Parts: sequence; C-alpha cells; structure tokens
Amino acid sequence: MGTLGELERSVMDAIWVHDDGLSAAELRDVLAARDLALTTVHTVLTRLEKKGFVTRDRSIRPHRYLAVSTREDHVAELMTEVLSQAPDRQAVLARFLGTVSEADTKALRKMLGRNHSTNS
Amino acid sequence: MGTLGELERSVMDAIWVHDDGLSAAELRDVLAARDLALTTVHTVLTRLEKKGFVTRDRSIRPHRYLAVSTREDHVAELMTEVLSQAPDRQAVLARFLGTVSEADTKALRKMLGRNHSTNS
DNA sequence: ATCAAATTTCTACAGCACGTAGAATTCTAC
DNA sequence: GTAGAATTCTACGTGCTGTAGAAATTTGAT
Repeated sequence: MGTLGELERSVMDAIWVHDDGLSAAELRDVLAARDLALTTVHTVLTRLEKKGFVTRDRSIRPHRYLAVSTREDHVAELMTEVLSQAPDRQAVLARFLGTVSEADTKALRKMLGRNHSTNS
Repeated sequence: MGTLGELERSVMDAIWVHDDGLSAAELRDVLAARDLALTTVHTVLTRLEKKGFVTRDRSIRPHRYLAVSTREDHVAELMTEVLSQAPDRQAVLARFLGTVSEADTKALRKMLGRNHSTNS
C-alpha cells in the first residue's frame, strides 16, 4: 500500500472527519495553518486520488473529494499489513498485547467474546 | 520511528534470523541474489545503526552486526504506532479483528485469557 | 456568442531518503 | 613496516513529496 507524506496525511485527516467531502478550497482553509497555495492542495489531492485514498466527484463544480475508506478501516488495514511482516504472527500479537493499554485489552476481550470458535 | 527501505528491510530480515550476528561479508553472501558490493552493505549497515535498528560489535575485526530488538518486538511496536494514528482506537481494533484469520483470533482469545481485568 | 472569473490540469523544481558503489583511510597479521 | 583485509568517506542517480506558477478549461453573466 502506498504510504502517506506529512501533508498528504494532514489532508486525509481533514477529509476523514468530513464524511460529506470537501472541495480543494475548503481543504486549503482547513489547513490554513500551513498557508498553502490552492494549486498545492490540488496536486496533493490528485496524488491521493491516484494512490486510491480519495475519489473526486467531478459532476459538481468545485469538485468534492471523498475518502475511499474510513480512517479506521485504513488503519486496521495498515495493522494487518504490518503484522504480516513477521513470520511468527502470534509472537507479534503477544508482544502487541503487552504494549497496549488496559482499556484496549479490555475492549479486545469484549470484542472477542466467548462466542463462536470451535475450540475446546 | 524511522522506516525501512527495500534493501534495508532485506538486511534486517537476514540479521533477525541470525541471533548471533553477522559480518558485512556474511550479509553480502546471504543477499547474494542482489549481487551487492561489499561497501554497499556497509553503507546500509551504517544507516541501520544510525537509525537504531542494529548495533555493531567493534571489538572484533570483521565487525559483527546485531539486531537491537527482535523482529517480533519491532513489528509489535509498528502495530502500536499505526494504531495510534486513529483517534478511535477501539473502532480500529474491531476492524482489525475482522480482517484477521481465525487462528489469530483464537490465539488472541487464549492470550487475553479469562483472568485479571476488573470488569463485571 | 463572448468574455471574465473560477476551477482544474500541466509542468517544474528543490529536498530528502535510499540504493548503489568507488576512493581513501585505517587495521592487523606477518 | 608492509600488504591485504576491513572500514569510512564521499558521491551520484532516482523516486517521492512539498510546493507552486503557468496554461488550459469550464461556466455564469451579459
């Protein structure tokens, strides 16, 4: 999966919190702190589109940009991808659980529930 | 955390499976498929050292390079880092569990055991 | 139909990380 | 002390990213 640069990530962050999409100009305003030229925002958006992170609605005049997947899905996918980098997945998961907060493990227990699974 | 390039990752992979460390020349042999110059291996090793991925034993003559942390710890750390990219950690964890294999969830259940935790 | 303003696309460039390695220097065993 | 081995220094091409001006296109108003 293509990785994101600093500005690209900022743009995605903005897009992710606006489920209804944003125009380039709106994006520039959201990122006002960086004081970017509008064309810069356009370039980044075009690249994000090419990378498959956003789609653009070309049917309306300031085009609107929408995230292809939610941030949660994206991050979850990244986690899976990272996990696959090691041959011993379970060893990694064990270490991972060790570094995660109590709240997280608690949530995981709940999610994994005592349901399904054909074990014992 | 510094990320790894393609060659850097290959080198780390080789170092990770050799707990006793490797010399630059041994590394070059392990990576024979790429037919690299010895100095290239040296450069990469120096960069990996600077990035904190390997230490080198300078007390012996072909220096030996050792991984600073295990691959499992490294990958687990990456997972934690990735997870932190989203504000709603639990939503990410839920999605993550959804994409993971049955074997993985099974292992996770076992690891999370029905012990500790002050809930219900 | 025409034109100006808004919008989008094209082209460009500098900086940095990485793959790659030759040249120069430093060790060490004789 | 010298040759051969090993390490360090320096360098360069390439691709990605941040950045944006210039050019082209579209559209609303007249």
